[in-house]
Amino acid sequence: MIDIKLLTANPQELISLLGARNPKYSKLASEVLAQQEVYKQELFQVEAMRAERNELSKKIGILRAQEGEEAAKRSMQTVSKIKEEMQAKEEKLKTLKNNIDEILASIPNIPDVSVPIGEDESGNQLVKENALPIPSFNFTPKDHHELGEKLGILDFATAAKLSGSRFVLLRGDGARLERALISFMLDTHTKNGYTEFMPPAIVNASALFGTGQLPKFKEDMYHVDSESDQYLISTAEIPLTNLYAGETLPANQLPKAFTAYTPCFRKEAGTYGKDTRGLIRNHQFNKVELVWLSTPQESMQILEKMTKEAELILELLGLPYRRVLLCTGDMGFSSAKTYDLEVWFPSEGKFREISSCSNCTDFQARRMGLRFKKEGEKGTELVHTLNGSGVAVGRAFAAILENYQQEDGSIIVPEVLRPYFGKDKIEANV
RNA sequence: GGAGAGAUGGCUGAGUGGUCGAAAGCAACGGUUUGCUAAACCGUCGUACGGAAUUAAUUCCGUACCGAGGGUUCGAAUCCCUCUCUCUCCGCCA
Repeated sequence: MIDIKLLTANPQELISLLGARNPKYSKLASEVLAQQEVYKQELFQVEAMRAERNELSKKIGILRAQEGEEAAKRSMQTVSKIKEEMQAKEEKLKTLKNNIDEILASIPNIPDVSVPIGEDESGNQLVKENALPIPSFNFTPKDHHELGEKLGILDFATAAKLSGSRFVLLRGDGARLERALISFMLDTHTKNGYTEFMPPAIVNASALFGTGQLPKFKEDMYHVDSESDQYLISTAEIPLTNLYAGETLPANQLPKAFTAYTPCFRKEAGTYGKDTRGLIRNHQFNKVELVWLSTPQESMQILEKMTKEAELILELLGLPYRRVLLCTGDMGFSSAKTYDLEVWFPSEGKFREISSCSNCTDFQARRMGLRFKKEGEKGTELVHTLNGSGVAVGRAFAAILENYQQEDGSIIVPEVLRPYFGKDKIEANV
């Protein structure tokens, strides 16, 4: 949620920044401003009425003792009248407030000043060229889908039989490679100071509201139980960021760094026909996530640090990658600034997203009531939250198959994975 | 799944309709005392929102908040309803 005070203070600036994401948001912001003005006036009146009621009510007890039942009754009647008037106004006030909250909840975060203006991904900025050698093949490289099926480690047909489209069954070395990747990533991050978690994969609606998946992106979530209003997580960002929701942390505990491996579940509504083959876009996939809670002062530096730590995974795996700064039109809902890491896919001859690292500033913290307090100072401040994939496991799996493929269809296992995987090569195992 | 108990400020814990935003204790903070530490004593000690004053730190006023949401009442931490969570016992289960 954006800060309505900030919006009131610099309406033009914020409205145009939001418009840079999508023009519809500047309209929403103007609407909120107009309604907020009415709301403030109404609230002022109602509060004055409440003050009068409280004052008179308080005196009734005393009045009865001093001047008797009659005087008390007269006073009660006066207050009853105030109460009636007040109830009508309160009704109106509640409707207004709900309306404002609803619109406010659907407005995305304000882009940071360093974010390029642009409508879609064509406006993104390449900020770091690939430094690792792109593998050259003296044969036509196959895609990971074909490689994996031939090796018997990826089985999409059986997954479809069990579940449906956009699922995968990992078998033998495939399952083991996935597990090796997860362990390698977690070990690397915990060595860098992240605290490891194994969070629930089912969360409630209020956690989803906190990180911004609800109410706007409901159609992409698996709703597992409507009675208890619980959903399968679409990313570990949800449980990790909500860990301290509703709490006030001592400033000296910040920053906090969390990592977790979880399966992630997405309906992928609206992506029909996109990446239907392979590991790129599935309903269930594994991801190792990084989450930071920090003070506002250091969150931008932490975004740089966290992105480097995600890059480290790709470097250690020897996968060619580059870093892209997303433009206003391509950024996610909660983010103020996002870097995407893209990894090289030889079969397509292009780089594809494997990690997304975002600074959500106080946007999520405001939604979930996550604050911090400096020792000896009055009042509290909103925490800044950051999240990044460190990295998507399925996509890393796919990139390894493609980049490390041999002419005979076997795969050389990257050196850092060998302690986890136990072998240096994946070969067809008939 | 069944039965019962509970949820109050940073923590412990009192409070069953009228100056209760909430006793008391602990912790914390400021001070007095002290050779130092400790102890003792005095004081301060919630958050959010709105308004007023101040250059500002801040102060004052109002409103809301005693798990959440509704209701009763002139007035609710206190009474009623619904929900959530925690604990104990039984059942079931990896």
